[in-house]
Amino acid sequence: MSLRGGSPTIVDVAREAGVSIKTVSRVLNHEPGVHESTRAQVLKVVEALRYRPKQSARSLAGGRSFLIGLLYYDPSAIFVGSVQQGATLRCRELGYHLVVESLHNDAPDLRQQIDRMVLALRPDGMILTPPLCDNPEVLAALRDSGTPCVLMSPERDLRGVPSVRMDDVHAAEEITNLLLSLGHEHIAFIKGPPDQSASGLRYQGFVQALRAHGLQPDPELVQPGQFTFASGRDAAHQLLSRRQRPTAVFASNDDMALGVLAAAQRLGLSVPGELSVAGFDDSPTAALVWPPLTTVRQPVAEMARAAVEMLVSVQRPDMTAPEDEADLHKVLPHELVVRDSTRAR
Amino acid sequence: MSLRGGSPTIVDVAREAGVSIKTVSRVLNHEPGVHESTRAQVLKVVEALRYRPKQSARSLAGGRSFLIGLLYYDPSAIFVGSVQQGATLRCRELGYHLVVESLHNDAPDLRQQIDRMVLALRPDGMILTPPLCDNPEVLAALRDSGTPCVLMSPERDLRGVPSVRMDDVHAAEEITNLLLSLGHEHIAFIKGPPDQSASGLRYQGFVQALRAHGLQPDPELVQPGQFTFASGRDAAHQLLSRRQRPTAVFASNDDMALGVLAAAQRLGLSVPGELSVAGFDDSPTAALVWPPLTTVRQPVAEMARAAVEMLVSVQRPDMTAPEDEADLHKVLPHELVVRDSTRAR
DNA sequence: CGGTGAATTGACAGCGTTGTCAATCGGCGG
DNA sequence: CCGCCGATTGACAACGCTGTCAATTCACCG
Repeated sequence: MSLRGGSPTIVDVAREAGVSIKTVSRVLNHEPGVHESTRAQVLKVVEALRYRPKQSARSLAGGRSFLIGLLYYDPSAIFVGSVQQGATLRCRELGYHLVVESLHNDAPDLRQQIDRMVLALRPDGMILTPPLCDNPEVLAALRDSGTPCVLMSPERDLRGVPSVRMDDVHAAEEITNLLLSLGHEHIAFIKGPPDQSASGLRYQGFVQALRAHGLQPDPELVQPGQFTFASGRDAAHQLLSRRQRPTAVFASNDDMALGVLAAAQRLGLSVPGELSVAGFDDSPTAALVWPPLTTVRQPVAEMARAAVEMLVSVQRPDMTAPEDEADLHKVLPHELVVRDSTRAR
Repeated sequence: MSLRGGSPTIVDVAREAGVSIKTVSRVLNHEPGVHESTRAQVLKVVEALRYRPKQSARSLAGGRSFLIGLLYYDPSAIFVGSVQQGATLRCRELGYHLVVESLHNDAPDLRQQIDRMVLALRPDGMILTPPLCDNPEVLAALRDSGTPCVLMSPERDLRGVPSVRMDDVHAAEEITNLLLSLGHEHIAFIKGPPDQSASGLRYQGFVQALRAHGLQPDPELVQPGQFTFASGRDAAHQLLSRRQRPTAVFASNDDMALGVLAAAQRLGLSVPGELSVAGFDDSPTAALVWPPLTTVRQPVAEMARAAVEMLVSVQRPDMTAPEDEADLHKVLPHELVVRDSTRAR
């Protein structure tokens, strides 16, 4: 019964089903205007032959590659891992595939690397993670090639370029409110590096929450940081050796919060007994340390799903087309993760 | 000067260079039998036009897709991240691209998910990470489709199926020797789950090292574990509350070692002052905790590079073909990472 | 029963490369 | 100067599927 040597082609299916190849194509692409009985018959044969259209042929003939690219810089970042996870799952549902590429943000041949990928694969869309999504060179290369992009948590939104992000300000407010509601009044804050937009946004949320409670941030209790373990540890040393020690520290990311934990331990301060600590990101480690860290979970996987969605919808006319500037930039809800590193004073 | 609307095709290059498309194809594929001057001329035009052959057309006509698949289960695992990193880099050098797919090891439609990917994309090769590389269903699906595979650190090697791994036994020996050389004689060992081959191998290395020093493993000091933080912490509690406490603990992976650290802290034991702790894997967290963990770094990225290499060499007749059973299974050198969690007693 | 428009379906021309095989080019021996 | 051989090069048919547009069929209406 098996026809020819290789795997079945659309011709085999058509012959077996007694229709033209075009009709088979219609069925497989969910095109309208195929009689129900015909559709069923074709699907039956498709199933029997275990037929799957070949991406390369579809791509060559149809112009769409059914590939989505994911560009990232730091492979170890949990962020990228989660993005990838969410993206592959949604891609699978939509019949797409994810092609990943690791790039150095400052590689001299960045442009060429991107060109090679874009011109060879012709992905139907590209997902950019920080810091690549803020790299002008990357954006230019992609714009020139006409590849649709979605930026994941970019520094700032670009007009006409879709993006997906969480609400850093609001989340920081919530963490601060939590601390406030636990009775803490001397709350220290460790900032991130000034060149990352999240730093400013999180600090802004912190200040807003304080103000809403009639408090002002104490300049003495606001320390600079670099989003790294070491910078958090050092900032905490400063903070905790003051005469008037804060009763809570809000480190604006988990790595720094981990540093705070280490510093507290070093100084013999018990957490959360004598000091409450909160982080931001819900990194995998946050749940493993002692005490487990109170933090904010970014909806990364969901953000990635949304990104794929936006990219694919540009392709398919049946899905709602690229909207106006407003809904080009999505903000997804985060989640407060309250664990044991915070306690009422 | 720009010809037509879309991006240039091989026809444009041929016309511009004054040769046939076949000759352009020859140059781009490094085929022999092209005059040096012709080659140079073609390359010049290729460069000028920024021309890159389209994967879908090449694939359709040539049968090779220039895609390598990477199947994984747990996206958060550092292992997968490193594999991916190493693989994309090598792929780039070889003109290939990496397509990733996340699969549930026990999904009911596993077979279908794999079929969809394989039949649609026709990847030239597939890289399997644990635990998928030991899943009979996955292996069968891939074998049936005739897709070449490489297993990354599989439980056990399969005849005829290429694999890449590190030497767990030897690495565990080295860690143990380090502890021994620091003067520790009461060394506890926390095993991994019995159903993972690494567990047995690492324990074996531990025992061998002990024996080589004329010592026997003390059954009291060998605890079961699950490669998780919690299991390591619990095992450590057992171990450290004995009347005769071990002076060193070798946890057979980092997550468990982190648990040991937490337990020691809880019990007020200073590390490495009163207790040395060693892990295995060199997870990102290992360097961040206090004290930084002595551990073993798996050469994961290198293993991935090797995997891509093997896959591609099957395709290209010019590269050495698939060797005999012996060199089908590669073992790459690991690296001992001595940090501050271990000290002479 | 012919006519009409909508619903279905099919024939066929690409899409951009590679593989096959024949053609052309130079140079050398006779 | 002719024939032959290896080195180069080119013509052209796939590859498997989608887009275009024409053909056929069907349900109804007058």
